[in-house]
Amino acid sequence: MDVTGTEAARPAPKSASKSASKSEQTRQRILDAAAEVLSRKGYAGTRLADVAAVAGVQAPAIYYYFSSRDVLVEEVMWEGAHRVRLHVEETLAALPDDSTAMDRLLVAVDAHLRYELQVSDYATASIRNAGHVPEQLRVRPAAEEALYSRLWRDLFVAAQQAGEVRADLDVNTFRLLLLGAMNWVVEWWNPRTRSLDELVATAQGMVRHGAGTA
Amino acid sequence: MDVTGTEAARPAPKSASKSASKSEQTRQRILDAAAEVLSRKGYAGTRLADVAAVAGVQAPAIYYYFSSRDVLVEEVMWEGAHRVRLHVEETLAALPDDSTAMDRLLVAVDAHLRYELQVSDYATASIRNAGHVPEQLRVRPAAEEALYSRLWRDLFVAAQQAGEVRADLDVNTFRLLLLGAMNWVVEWWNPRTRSLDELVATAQGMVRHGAGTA
DNA sequence: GGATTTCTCTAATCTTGGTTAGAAACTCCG
DNA sequence: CGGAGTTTCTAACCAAGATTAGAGAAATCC
Repeated sequence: MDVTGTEAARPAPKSASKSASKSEQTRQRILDAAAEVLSRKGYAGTRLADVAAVAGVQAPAIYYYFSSRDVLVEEVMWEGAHRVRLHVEETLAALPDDSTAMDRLLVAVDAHLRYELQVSDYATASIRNAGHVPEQLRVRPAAEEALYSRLWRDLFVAAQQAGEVRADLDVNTFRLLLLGAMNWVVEWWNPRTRSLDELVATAQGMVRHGAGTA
Repeated sequence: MDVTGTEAARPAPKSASKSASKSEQTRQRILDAAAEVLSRKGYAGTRLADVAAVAGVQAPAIYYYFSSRDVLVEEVMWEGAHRVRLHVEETLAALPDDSTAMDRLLVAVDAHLRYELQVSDYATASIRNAGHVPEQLRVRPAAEEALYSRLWRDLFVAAQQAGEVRADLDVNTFRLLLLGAMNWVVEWWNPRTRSLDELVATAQGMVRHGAGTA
């Protein structure tokens, strides 16, 4: 039973290093379950028994893969921040080279919203609980979030330098407001009330008109 | 300032109905303490012992005024939503009659932000924990929030009808995004990094340019 | 000033839920 | 088949923290 870094106890994939050993699958299943419960019930409301139930296992089995509840939570939080960043980065990387800075900004808005609302419980869990888990659990995830912040900062700076964002705009504040608007969406969005396409379009409009040069 | 309805156990202010009986003051002190701790530590991290300490009392004393932890929390949440709404309403009411619809919108942004960031732990507690307290505690506060939503909806509708907001804008979505942006501010704003005035100005710009007609 | 009521304290109780122990079950070769 | 290693289960264990009991201050009223 070896530990690497601040990481959870993880069973050594001794003999098996196949595609995804059964053990690794179970670990993943538990992590997924934790993300789901965490995204729905929040840190306070997340019990190991619930996570176990979703994962189709008994609570103590979790300890075979994670050394404590907090370690499990921390990993979900980190994954959430990490995955969103990766997704947005990859989406941007796939854009044609001649895309304008504003194009890139709008695509980032699209990617962020769709990913957090449709794809990933990890993202939702990470967003909703960032400010609610105990301090010590925020360290690693915070590093990821810092990277993500930088990504957005760069997008805005580039757009402003290209003259596609008003020169007098305080892009740092605007960026934080925008991220807040997008993060808070998880608290209210209901697919039955409002389509994701509409939501994305409105959010993009908020950037295009709110920050862009007329 | 007493409330009726599904309220907590409250000592009957039998003989004393002075300005603010000592008893009433203590109750208030506990409520204030709860708002402060709740706004800082969140629902999960709020212990009655902490609240008691801030209020300068022992934990069991809380039970003389509130029948349970959850009842205490619920009252803070309700107060938070209620006070913000009242403050914004009063601020708007004080505007001259010839104010434009956009003026009113921008003033509302100003009032909301300043109140939540400077004035009231109740507001902060209410915002940060809205999605994290158990379902049953959300009922009463939710009613207040619905009223607040309506206030904003009316502001936007008026502005759009007056032609001061783009006719093609989905004001409902925009409103929710804006409220999200403003609510999320409690998660990141630091007065030492960024002045409140700058923040307010940027948020107002987000509305003026993002929603307003050019 | 004493009696009654109001308020707050210390000490004890109870529940919830994370965590640990240690016994089964299961897997994977040989 | 049989045994070593891996995985998961049941049955405790334990700590934290909400809540209750009941005694003792403090205020209030006649």
